[in-house]
Amino acid sequence: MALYTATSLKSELNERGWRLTPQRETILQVFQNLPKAKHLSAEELYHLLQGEGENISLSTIYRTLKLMARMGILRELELAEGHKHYELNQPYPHHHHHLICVRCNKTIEFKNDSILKTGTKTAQKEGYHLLDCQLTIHAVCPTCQRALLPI
Amino acid sequence: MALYTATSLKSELNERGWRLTPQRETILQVFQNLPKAKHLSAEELYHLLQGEGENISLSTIYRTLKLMARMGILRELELAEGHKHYELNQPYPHHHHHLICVRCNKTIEFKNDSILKTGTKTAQKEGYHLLDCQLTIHAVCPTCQRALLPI
DNA sequence: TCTTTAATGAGAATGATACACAATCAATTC
DNA sequence: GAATTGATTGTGTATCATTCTCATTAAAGA
Repeated sequence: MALYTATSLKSELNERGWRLTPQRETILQVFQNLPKAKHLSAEELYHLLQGEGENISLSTIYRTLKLMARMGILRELELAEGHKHYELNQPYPHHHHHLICVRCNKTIEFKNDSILKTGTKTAQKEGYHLLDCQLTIHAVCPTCQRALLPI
Repeated sequence: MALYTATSLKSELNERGWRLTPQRETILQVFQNLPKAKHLSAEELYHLLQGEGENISLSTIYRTLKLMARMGILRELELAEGHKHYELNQPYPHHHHHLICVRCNKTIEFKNDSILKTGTKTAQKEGYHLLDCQLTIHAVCPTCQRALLPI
């Protein structure tokens, strides 16, 4: 959960015998320039890049997102749309969680410092190296509660 | 997050103009008789039922799992195997969370009462009706930390 | 018992993601 | 700074979980 620059990404990759490519650097930049509380799916990232004239293939996008999630650079969010979303994995005080309406998929972000502490402590106790920790609340929003019928 | 019997399931379904079918009752029973800390994927449930001579179609299984998750009877877990898992959504003191190794997918369950409190409070504050609340920790287990190379 | 319509089963369709492999190019070595 | 090595990319294809379609069946209420 650190802030990455192209340089620090490069050294972390090289440490493992891997490489910093223009594609990886570009994708990191996109996430760093994304408005707070904004997350992207693979497909959304692909089209966003296309719009900027950056032709990075879908395969590379999927590979890079997975790689960066496993490095702890990105968080992989399982919201409710049937595909994963990704966002920068930021430390306190930007770390946050998600409240999702299971009917309309509306998502609210919220912060709670004690959760990250709990996650850190739990991982530590088991000897795990923490990458990400997210509280996901599934619920029914006020609007959907009123619209009685459809589950 | 209540405990369900066939009868309470039936009345909750009927309230909405829906029906309790033998298939739904059977599936609820399977989860109720499952050992603690055990969860099932759709496919696993399908084969488990086959083994017991219960021929419930995969379609029905998928539909029922989704339905029960949206009713708050089951929790939908996004572990690391590329498909969802389901388990009974149990209240305190059985409520628990998951610590997952992103490399080998090993999963540990852990309890923490304050998280459910946080989730309840957060949902309430926003006027949401809580169904489930799970803290998911992504990390690297001790074994995979030692096996340096593969991410 | 009859009527209504939700639910099921079987198979086909969808769609997110992974894979295969030849071509490319980042990092390292000399 | 040219050569070498093997990680990475792009294209197309494959996979696999999940959803959909639709004819048939059967709960629930009258």
